Amino acid sequence: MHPVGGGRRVTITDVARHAGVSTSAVSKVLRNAYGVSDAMRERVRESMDALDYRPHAAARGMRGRTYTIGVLLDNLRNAFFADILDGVTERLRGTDYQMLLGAAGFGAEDQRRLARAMVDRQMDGLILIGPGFDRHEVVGAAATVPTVVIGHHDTSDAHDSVVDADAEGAALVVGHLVGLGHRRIALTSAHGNEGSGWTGTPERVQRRGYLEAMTGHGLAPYARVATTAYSEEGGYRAGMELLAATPRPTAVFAGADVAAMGVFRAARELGLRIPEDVSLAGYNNTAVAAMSPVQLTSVDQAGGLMGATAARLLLERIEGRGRAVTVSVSPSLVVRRTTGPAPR
Amino acid sequence: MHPVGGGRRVTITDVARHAGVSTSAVSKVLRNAYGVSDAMRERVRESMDALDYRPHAAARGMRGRTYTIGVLLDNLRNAFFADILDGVTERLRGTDYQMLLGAAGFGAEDQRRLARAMVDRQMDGLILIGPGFDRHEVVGAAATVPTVVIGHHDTSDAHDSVVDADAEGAALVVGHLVGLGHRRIALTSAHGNEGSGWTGTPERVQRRGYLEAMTGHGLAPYARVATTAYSEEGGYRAGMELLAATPRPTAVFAGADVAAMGVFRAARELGLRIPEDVSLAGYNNTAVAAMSPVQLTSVDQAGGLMGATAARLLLERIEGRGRAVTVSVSPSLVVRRTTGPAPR
DNA sequence: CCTTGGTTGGAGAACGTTCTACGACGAGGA
DNA sequence: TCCTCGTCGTAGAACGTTCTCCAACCAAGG
Repeated sequence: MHPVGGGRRVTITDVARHAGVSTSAVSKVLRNAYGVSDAMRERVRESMDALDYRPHAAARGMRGRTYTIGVLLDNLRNAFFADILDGVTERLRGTDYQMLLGAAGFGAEDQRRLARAMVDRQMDGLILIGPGFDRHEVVGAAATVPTVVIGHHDTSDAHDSVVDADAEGAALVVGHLVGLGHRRIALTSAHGNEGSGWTGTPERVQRRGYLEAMTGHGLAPYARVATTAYSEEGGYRAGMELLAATPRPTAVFAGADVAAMGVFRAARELGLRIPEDVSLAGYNNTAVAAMSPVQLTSVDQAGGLMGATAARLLLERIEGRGRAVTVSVSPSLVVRRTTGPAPR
Repeated sequence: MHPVGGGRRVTITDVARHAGVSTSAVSKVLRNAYGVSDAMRERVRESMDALDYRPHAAARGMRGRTYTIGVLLDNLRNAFFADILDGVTERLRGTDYQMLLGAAGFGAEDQRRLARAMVDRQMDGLILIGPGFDRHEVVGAAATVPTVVIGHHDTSDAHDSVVDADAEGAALVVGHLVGLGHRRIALTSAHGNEGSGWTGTPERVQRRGYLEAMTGHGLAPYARVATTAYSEEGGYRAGMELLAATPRPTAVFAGADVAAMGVFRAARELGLRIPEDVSLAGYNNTAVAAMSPVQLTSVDQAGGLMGATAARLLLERIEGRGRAVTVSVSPSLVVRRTTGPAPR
């Protein structure tokens, strides 16, 4: 057994010496490039195993690829992201690529710094989940390194896009609630990073979808939107605002599951039972929504599929596809126990 | 304005040419090393700004540091990790270091590969959260790059450790339940990765703490442990096993909040009310526990503090501290609505 | 025997940094 | 005037890869 670590790294030169060939030859085997005989390949492979050689990714990055995919997201508490990441991981399994995550928080400046850090680290591709920093920066980065943007409906020929049909998702919820006899259906939404150049953020598209659906059902006068943040606290504030109003809405559609949790709290504080007094629906169908004490009606966005698609598009791009592509994923409604017939 | 991206990277050579000095000089300014006059520093700084220069991290990695900290964890759904990561991020803010995350899943082999990938990418330091792969591998990696292990109570002079006083945490829960009149208190636990060389995994220490506490209260005969996995499904199976037994325990202590969610489901299925028929406590005090429809009594481990501590230790190590250090963090009990007096 | 062309292997120049040497300069002491 | 000693700046060799040439060899065709 060789020592388990500590010593000097085994380099391509060591392998070459051990196998009695040139470093170029080893490099060729490594990249399985043209111009290597079977015998030679075999010999080199054996030396690699014997020495437990692993290529130095940083050094690789100086010339070729780093075999690293960077994923940028704002925060980890949104369980929906975990679904996306599972999809990415799954698609990347078996390839030589490694996924590394950066959690930047919500600040545009921090996100920008992280994206740059990823570019500086010579990553081969970037997946940006609902980026909140300036659109020009994103397009700029995308000009340097293959990039897929998840979430925003703004497309560009600089990067690929994977989006959820959020307007459709909103319509699904409104339709479900209308079917249960609700008319006063309110929405909690969030303001994205204003002035960052994105006009098709998911929350904006969702809001539009909600308003259109309400109008479509002839309920435009009953539409109400409270705009806070997608967080427990944000949901609470929105819930208080909406549920304290007169006449009170009989149903609240929370733009994100985590916000729905805040609405839950608001309802409890106001002495309202769910779903007897107020129906509540979320969005994202995160793991929380399914939990036994929660049982939240929500919209599933097939996060895994989105992630896998993003990874696929990225690999295609890295392999050389030129044209930008946009893939849209259809959401579906998952009915649980927080929505029920409208109170008379 | 310079073009936003796309073109050739600006390198240290460009800056040197622009400022009319040597690349060595620029490098010195960059690292603020000794031997630079104020005038020169100023001039170089200006050129850097003018050209929007950013050092190429991959190239840096070939000689010096990459200013990258790698964090390895098994999966993102455990919200406890988010707390830890917030702590790490907070401590790293303002430094030149960037944190990158790797989510490896639970497989020992995948985790090992990820850890190696991080070492290959020449990261300056590693934070391993409850690593499930072989202890020798971890020690080996730690010999190459500064490493902090979070969670496992097995210490080593190769790496620093940050642990939660899990035995104490278990005692807190048992004490609380005993105070409410419970005697038949069961535990749901998890088997770590067997045969990986870790003898002090959190779940094992917690289990020991539970058994000792039960014994201390003279309740050793009532101790019951169901060992599954820390997941919703695992909790459900453990819950079914424990709650279907006769005599039925009056309280279940779930080793992790996520498992408690499964116990919730099991209880509901068996027609048992919480906390009237069965009290339920979790561990980790994740965001879910606090949510309005959940209100789970849990043990808070000060994840943020653990993360910040880990980051601090790591930076110290990178700066040259030789001796390994272990820091233990004390848990505290957060009582909510899922625990109540034992049924008569 | 000379060409041609395909196959196999290697030399060596990048890539963008860091960092060790070393040289030039000016001031101060003998 | 000559030495010594800081201070400031530069040359240039790493670091571990990739990849473009180029050379050697062999077989087949003329």
